Amino acid sequence: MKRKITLKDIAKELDVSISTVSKALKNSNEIGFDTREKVQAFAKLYNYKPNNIAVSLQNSRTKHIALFIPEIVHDFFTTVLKGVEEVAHKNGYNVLVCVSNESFEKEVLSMEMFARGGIVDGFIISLSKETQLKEDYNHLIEIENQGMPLVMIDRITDKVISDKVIVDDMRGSYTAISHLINQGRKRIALITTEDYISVGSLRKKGYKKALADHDIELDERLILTINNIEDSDKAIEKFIRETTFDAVMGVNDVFAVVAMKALQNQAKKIPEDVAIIGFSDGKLLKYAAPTISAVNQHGDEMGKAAAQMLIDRLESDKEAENYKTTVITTTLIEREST
Amino acid sequence: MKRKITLKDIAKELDVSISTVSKALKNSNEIGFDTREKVQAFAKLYNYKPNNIAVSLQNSRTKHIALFIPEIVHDFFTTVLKGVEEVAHKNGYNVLVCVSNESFEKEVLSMEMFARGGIVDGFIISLSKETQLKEDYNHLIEIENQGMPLVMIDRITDKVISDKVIVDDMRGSYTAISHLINQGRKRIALITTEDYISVGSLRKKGYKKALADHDIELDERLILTINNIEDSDKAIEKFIRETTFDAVMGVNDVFAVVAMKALQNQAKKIPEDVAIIGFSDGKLLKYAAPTISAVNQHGDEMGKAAAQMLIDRLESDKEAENYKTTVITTTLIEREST
DNA sequence: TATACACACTCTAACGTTTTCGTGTTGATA
DNA sequence: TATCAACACGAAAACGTTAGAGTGTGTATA
Repeated sequence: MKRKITLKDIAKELDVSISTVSKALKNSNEIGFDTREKVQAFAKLYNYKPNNIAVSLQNSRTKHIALFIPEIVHDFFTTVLKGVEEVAHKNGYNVLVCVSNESFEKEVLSMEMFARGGIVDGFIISLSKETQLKEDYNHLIEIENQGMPLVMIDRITDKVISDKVIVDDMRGSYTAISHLINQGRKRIALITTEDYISVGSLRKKGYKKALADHDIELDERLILTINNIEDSDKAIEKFIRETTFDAVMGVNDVFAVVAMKALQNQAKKIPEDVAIIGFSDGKLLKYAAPTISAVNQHGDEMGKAAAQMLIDRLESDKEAENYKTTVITTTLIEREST
Repeated sequence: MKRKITLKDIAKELDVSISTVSKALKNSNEIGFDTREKVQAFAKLYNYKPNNIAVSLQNSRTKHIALFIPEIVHDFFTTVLKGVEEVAHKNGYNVLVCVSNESFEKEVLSMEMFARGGIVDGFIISLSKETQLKEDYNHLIEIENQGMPLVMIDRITDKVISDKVIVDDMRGSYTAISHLINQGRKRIALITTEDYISVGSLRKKGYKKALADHDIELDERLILTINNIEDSDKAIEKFIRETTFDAVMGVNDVFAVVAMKALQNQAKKIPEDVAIIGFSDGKLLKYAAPTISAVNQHGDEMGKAAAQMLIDRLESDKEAENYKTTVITTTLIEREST
């Protein structure tokens, strides 16, 4: 292990004090011009880079932020990560990724460890399902009590006051359903998740409002609630066998594509017999045959916004508590399925 | 900002020295039983957690590892990340993600920063395209010279000696092609990337070998090399219009699915007229209609293996240079398209 | 009764920085 | 010539931890 060169090494070599080296490298005009030049040249030659750990210890800032996501193999969260990473790097921050796997326990333990251990300066989090189900947000409140900035993204809760980044889930869903209605669809089905998932329930609200605003009576039988992701495929197939409708929206990409396949198996034509629309940023709907319309959540934009909010908090010294909620606008991508 | 409780605070409160507290918390029998109990109880009460930064500075280990991937919105790399994260967390390590975006410059700069700044203890990297094209691996060599462990994964190079994790790309491709041949396919097309991408060229080799071993003459016109990802769709469509074959393999999921769509547009039946197979861990092929057979690379297994290798290196003190290459076996997933 | 030694702690240096304060030279001013 | 500021630099504390080398007890051994 080749030891890394330190200020001390440079100081010894150039026969000056450590503080002189430190200041010279920062171009402090406390140090004479000649000495500055000399030190900088030497440092450059030996490729000196300050030890981040020592710097962190000194000013108690790690320049690391943590991103908690429930699941990584999921186009939406992946694009969020991409956005966060981009903005973070641009601002000299590094991103620590923690995949909670929808587990409350992992979320809590990792969070406490990151916070109390001084490993990161702040958090961006999308809540795990379990957390949303339990409605136990003490770990988040604890983070804030410690004075660490926290930005919630997508899967959020009203029970915690903090900066937030969301999409206009309700509006996105409303627009999508309205789009279907405007195309003359009358019986519109919805495949959604259980209500405790914040985004799922908002999307359902948008669905209901769109129907109401267009004077279409709500038929609860047209709403399929998936409560077990494992056998969602079977549930969707069963639903499609037993229910008739001329349009369907899935609250994510998989629901939409599975529904389409089930419909095709029943010799339904898309979009002639049934129109389909999903929520997604990813490839799945784009490359389906036929391509499926989607409400694009712009995960990357959300990630970027969240990272920027977090970094702004970190870099501003004011204790201000004027928490903001940024709403990213979804866009409807019309494809062959509608 | 509520200040975090430190050893010093505990020491002052309990009227003992800092070292006593430190040792008591480590259950050192240098410290009397009563004192140990007392300190531990107090620490627990106030939820003391050691400051990781200070610990890192002390023993120059950060317990962070860096994962460099060329692109994140890509099922394969996402599963790799998942695997890495899982094993890392299990071993008390955190994962810093750096997305090179296929850029040589970002790869080099971030790597140098992570290494010289002492930000991470080791690296897992999948090379960017640009790096593979340039064949400039000085940054990797530099890392190793500094004595930092490095594990290359998937997109690797022979020019750097280090631990590696790969899949049997050639064999996977060979098996897939053989599978097609055994089904009676005679004219098998290949849609691949340029040769400088290590995995692409290996897959092509497997393709060629399978043909040779089954006494099928190689027809170069059946090989489409995509040199610009941006308009790969158009290139594939053109290729399919102008070429006839009864089977096709794409070296990734998008190539396969785009090919299928183009074929379907030409009223070809899958798999009756043309069989299709792709390389992928993701959902794209699984949810296509018809579902597409795939060579599964087991990105998560690769990630797990890489993380384990890296951590083993980090935890073993021996300077040993017996670098290993772990080969993960691909599996052929037969679906409707073949 | 002197010696040894285990015991239970404390002291101190160290990790690599940053930053405040102190200090010895200059050269200019009164 | 005494005074003083500007200049260029060094000393030292601090961030929070760890670990090896002391230190002062009390008890057992010869």
